[in-house]
Amino acid sequence: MGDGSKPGSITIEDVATSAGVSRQTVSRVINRRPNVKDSVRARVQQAIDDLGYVPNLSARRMGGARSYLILAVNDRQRTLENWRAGRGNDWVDQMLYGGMTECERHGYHLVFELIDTDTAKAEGELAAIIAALRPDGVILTPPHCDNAGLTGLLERHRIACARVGHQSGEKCVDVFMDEEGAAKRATSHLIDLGHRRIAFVAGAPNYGNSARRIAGFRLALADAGLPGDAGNVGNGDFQFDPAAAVIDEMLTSPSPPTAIIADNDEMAFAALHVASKRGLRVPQDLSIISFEDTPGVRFSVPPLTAIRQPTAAMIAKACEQLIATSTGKEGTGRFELPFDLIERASTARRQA
Amino acid sequence: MGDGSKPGSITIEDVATSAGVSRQTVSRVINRRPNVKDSVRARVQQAIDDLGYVPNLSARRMGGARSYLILAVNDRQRTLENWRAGRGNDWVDQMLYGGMTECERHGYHLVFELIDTDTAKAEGELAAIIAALRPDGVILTPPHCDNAGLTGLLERHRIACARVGHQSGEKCVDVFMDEEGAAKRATSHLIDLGHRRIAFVAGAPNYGNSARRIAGFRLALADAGLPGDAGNVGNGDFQFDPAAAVIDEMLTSPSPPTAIIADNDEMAFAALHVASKRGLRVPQDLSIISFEDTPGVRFSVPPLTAIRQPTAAMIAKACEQLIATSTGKEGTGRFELPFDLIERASTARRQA
DNA sequence: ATCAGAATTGTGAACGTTCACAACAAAAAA
DNA sequence: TTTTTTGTTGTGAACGTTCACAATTCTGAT
Repeated sequence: MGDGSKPGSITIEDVATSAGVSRQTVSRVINRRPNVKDSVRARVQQAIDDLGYVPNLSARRMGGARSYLILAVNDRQRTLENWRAGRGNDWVDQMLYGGMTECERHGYHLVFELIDTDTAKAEGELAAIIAALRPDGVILTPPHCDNAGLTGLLERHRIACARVGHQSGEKCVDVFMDEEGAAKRATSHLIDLGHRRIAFVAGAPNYGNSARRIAGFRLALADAGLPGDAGNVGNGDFQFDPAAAVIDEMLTSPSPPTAIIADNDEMAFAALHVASKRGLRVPQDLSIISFEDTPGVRFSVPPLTAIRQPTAAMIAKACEQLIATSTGKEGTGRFELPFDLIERASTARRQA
Repeated sequence: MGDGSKPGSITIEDVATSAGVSRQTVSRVINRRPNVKDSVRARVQQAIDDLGYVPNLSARRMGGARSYLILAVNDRQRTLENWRAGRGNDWVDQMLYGGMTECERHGYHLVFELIDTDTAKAEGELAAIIAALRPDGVILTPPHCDNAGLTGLLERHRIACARVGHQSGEKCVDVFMDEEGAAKRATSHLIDLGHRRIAFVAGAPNYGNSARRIAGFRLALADAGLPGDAGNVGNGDFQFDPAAAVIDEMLTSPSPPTAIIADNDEMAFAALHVASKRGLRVPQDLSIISFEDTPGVRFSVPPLTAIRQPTAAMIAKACEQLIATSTGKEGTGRFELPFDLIERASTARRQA
């Protein structure tokens, strides 16, 4: 603030002149490099503060340094479909929460982009985005986290990669939650409440996490010594209508389930809907647990008991690790984050 | 694909060599400048496609050109509070929807950031972000859209600015919806259904849009020739508990409202909650309209009739205008976007 | 006092693009 | 044909930073 002749163009050179040192010394101070005398460091810092200097990211990047950008990539079709249908996209919201707050802590910026479901297209699109932006790290979410073409591309370009929802830990930082354990916990919770016939409405059968959850579901039943026919698995395709159909069918059977676990909120709402249509009270006649916990479940009637995925925390962890990698840390590892079972009013002890 | 010695480093020079022209000619082709022979343009384009060249954004920016970045700024306290409370942030989700899709259409990228509610802090934070990122345009949302310090800062730095939720159209591109008209429409809808005692539960009284909506509410009542006491305005502070309290009080009065308009979804849920507690059926005994339409209202029981804000469309329009400005268009103007009244099951004809 | 070694500071080049302007070619006017 | 105008292409410099390395100053041992 002062002459105001050239707004917003305070450069490292201005700081250097003002502090009576060279460019490079200022650069060292900015980047917290060693080998700067304390007195000089203080003088430079003072000049930086006085002038309100902030390094230009583009120039930094040009100089061969980091870009201070983390790229978060989502699936275009799935994301747009959610938005178009007016369904909202809690996943995106939570990603931003975790990603942005973590990036901000380290002076980084988060850029969010969509790429195609189709493998070949996705690779081209990602290539274009990284060529333009040159991010220091990329976060891949389902289903792209399982796409070896994308991780290969990033490896070739030497860009650090974090996968959210992938568990191998090879070549990337992998962040995930214990899907099997979560399903097990949800199931055990129902068993503890006295339920002996429980149904699991799965999402996409070929989706890794659905499979893991089904495994956890079966494991919990077995651990409790229940017979094989205590658990019934249906497929609801993550959507309302197919889920409603399969749930309706389940409840028609001669020995219907007294509790249902749904693979996501939308299918849990379908269960609620079907129950109401059939005159079943929730939770007295039917207990319901969901596997997602978007904000809407707090306001449903009754509010749903749900497994809460640590979406924001997973993205934050991914950012943290990518940023650490860009400052030298090795870019691989497995990070399992804890989930929560949030008890609300849609589950109750089985009525005699 | 090929030698693979230097991955991801195809520069404009490589394209120039491959096409047998100079840097500058390639630059002209990339930027769709005139004065390039068609045959040459085609040859260069071919080389670009063959090599998979994408211009490096940082270098472009350094060369004095655009940054191809749009910055969307939200209020930190309000946004974080929503996230922390597990309430989700549909506004953020919708912003991303509108902003990202529009930016993508023009080869732009969207960066989303939070700045402090406090005016002085906000100014410092925004200054730092624009110094680092040098975006081509900045989108200011409530309450920052009304902060003259921020628009002044952007003006000094010659960065185009779009305000969402501000209506003056001076010095910035302003994008907004007809708040007064929306309230009027909601009110008329209830009047048409035969309601004669209607309550409006406002959010923050000092928040410009609440005031506009109250005005619309009153106008509709007056237009219908209803007496002054037909409309009752309460203050629910945009939150569940205060809203529930004020609604409960309203329903206790000797001539209680038969319909309620809530300034946001959370307060509409409060209305639902209070009605249920008092044994009032919705919509038979009480009609409810909300003013926000987040995804949860589709799944409430009953689903809520609501005014739908065109959040995504407003952000998209803001991006469109900012991008147009960065290519020469004047950076001011007023853009009013249409809202929707979505009829669901929470409103019905007044019972005799 | 002298010198080796370490710590500190500075200098020129580089990053990939665009800008300003110069050079050249082609078309139109004289 | 010659000149003018217009259209097309190329060249050197600039943007703001970091890198690699050179130069200088300090430290502590001999």
